[in-house]
Amino acid sequence: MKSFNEQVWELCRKIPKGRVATYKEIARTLDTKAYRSVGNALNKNPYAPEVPCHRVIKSNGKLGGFAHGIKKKEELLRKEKVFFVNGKLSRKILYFSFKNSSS
DNA sequence: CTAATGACATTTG
DNA sequence: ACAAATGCCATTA
Repeated sequence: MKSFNEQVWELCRKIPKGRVATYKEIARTLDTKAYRSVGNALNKNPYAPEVPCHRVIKSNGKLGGFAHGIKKKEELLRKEKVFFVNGKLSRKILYFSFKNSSS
């Protein structure tokens, strides 16, 4: 049984480029409501460049936070063709769904 | 085990 | 629509 954090990191790793997921969605995939802990896990994310934690944003469409600086997160997402307006996600961007990856 | 913290979410004002 | 307050869950001290 992996720790909650590891599960969060694995899910983030599944997020494709040009797509963004919400903390709530990740928590829901883990069958929990700990969106708080999800963000917490990403903050402690030891696999910073390995896991695209910058692709995880708030459910209300806002950026949320970032351990390396919220500004950096915005820049990274911009490179991924994910544009933000007034610190909010552009509506042209679709959220990513983890769905059932289990067999 | 108890208390405090946090990259959130939802409800009120 | 925005700002503040409250609730939530797991991690860490």
